[in-house]
Amino acid sequence: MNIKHKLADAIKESIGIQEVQPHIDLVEPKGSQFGDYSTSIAFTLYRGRNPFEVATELISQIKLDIAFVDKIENKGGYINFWLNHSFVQQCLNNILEEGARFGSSNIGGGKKVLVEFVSTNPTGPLVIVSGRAASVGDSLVRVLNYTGFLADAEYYVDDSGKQIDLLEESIKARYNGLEDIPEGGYPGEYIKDIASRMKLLCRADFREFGIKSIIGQAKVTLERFGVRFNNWVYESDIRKAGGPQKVVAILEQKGLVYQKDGAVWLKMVDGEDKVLIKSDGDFTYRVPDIAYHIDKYNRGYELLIDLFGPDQSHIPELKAGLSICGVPEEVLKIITLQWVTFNRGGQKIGMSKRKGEFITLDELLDEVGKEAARFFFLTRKCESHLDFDIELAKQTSKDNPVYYVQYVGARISSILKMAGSSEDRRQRTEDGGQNPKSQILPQMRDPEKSGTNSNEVQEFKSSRVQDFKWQKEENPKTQILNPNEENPNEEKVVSENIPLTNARLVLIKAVRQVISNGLSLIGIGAPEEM
RNA sequence: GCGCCUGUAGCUCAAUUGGAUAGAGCGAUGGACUUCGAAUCCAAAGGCUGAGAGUUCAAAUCUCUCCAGGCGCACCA
Repeated sequence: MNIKHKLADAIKESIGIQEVQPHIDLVEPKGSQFGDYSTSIAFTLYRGRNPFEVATELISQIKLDIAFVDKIENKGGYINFWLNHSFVQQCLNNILEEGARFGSSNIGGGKKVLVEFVSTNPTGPLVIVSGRAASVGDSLVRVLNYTGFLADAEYYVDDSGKQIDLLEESIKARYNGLEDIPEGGYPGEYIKDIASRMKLLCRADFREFGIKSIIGQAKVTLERFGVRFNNWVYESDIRKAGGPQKVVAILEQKGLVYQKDGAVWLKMVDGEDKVLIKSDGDFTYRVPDIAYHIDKYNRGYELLIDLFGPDQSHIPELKAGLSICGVPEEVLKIITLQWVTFNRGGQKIGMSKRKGEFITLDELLDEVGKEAARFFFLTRKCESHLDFDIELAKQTSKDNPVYYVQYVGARISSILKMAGSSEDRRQRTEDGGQNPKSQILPQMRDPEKSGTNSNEVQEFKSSRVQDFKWQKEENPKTQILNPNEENPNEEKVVSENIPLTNARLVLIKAVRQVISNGLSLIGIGAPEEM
């Protein structure tokens, strides 16, 4: 439980309001003149009354442990809280004690979650646009597991349908040495590679071998990217198990299906009816997809998260199909990722799969490395378009945020190493064997002097996993980046003032721990030196 | 035309999900290198949050209408 929750609970208890309504809306205010935490509860609690009076009344009822909160103030109805210094110090020590576990929680309560992402057609190498889904999905799984969910990552292989037929024919054409590939087929060099390997191995199972090669390569690429999938599920298996037929049968039973133009259609409430079975007798992708989601649910997952691209417009029929087939609506959570565009120092990079001028994820990894790639893909919230500057990602300067974050950690390590030797000296001479754990001095609370806000560090991981806004975790990182904010000539971490020095050492250690924990959640290392 | 997403400093983006004076970085301007790592720091500048209405104690945030941009609109997946 973090500070905010503790405080909110204490307030609730002392003013005698129950759970849920109204909830205590605690905010970390913008200016330090408004304290460490602030709430606007007085504005909402008794409508129609003067908020200032309400706040005064509330404050008189609030009984908080002095060891916890120093001061409570009423400013025009806002109630501001100042935390006790030694309490904050304790929080910093907690960070160090909890180490890599700091920030983890059990808000998931062991709920089984399945996150499905990337899931491309196995018709070619993974391209860089898949990198966003891979980064977001993998990080989401890490965050979920860190916060008490039991989350698995799953890759759905669309190994059926027209695209795969085209893949098969393309390989066959190359195998036979043809220069012309079928209309709409795949012209890439990798097809030739697969064909020549097949010749070498005397294979003729174009379809199976093609899929196997491409998926095998995807696994290698994802491994390089630090992305792991627990399950690989094949559409062909879902079909073999008869799931799609069952789905159509259920829909038929409910009278939601009709025939038109030789095809089988699903009635939609908005009138935008969708084809389920094509006139050639094959399912459209929708039916196996519904069957697949039912399969996930039947495997015991209580929450299904899908990462979709903005072009995946079959959400309405998927949701409708699932609820008709008995999967509760709230089980499925779809996160739509917007497009990524790539540029080099502002110069746009065109990308066309058809012209063969796409960049593969492997090429991106070769060029900028795993860590910068992962970081950059996470810098925007899912619903925003992301502009990925490949030149910037390669830079080893402050302009490159991933470099900067790692640099802060490395620099802290360097300072600690430097301080280590002199600390021994001091302990012998001045500490007399006392506990070297520091005191947080009042001046440490002043962000201008300490370079960062202690409670900001503590709250860093206050997770918003529940509403899937976990990208927010990114933001504090760029706020804590600067442990050397003070003028280097006046406010060094290590100085002749022993207690202050020790306090600052604890602070920067905590900062390093928090950075390291945050980075590991997005699959990035925190090097000791660079 | 319909659907989804986005419009915030010159540029790239934040803003604790409806809270107090809308903040960072880059760029541009002026300064600082006998450095606990200059791979850096400091200072001042920069805004009618695309436009307009509405909801309320309070709106960049919610609603509606426009305007501009991105993407999609298959019996492809």
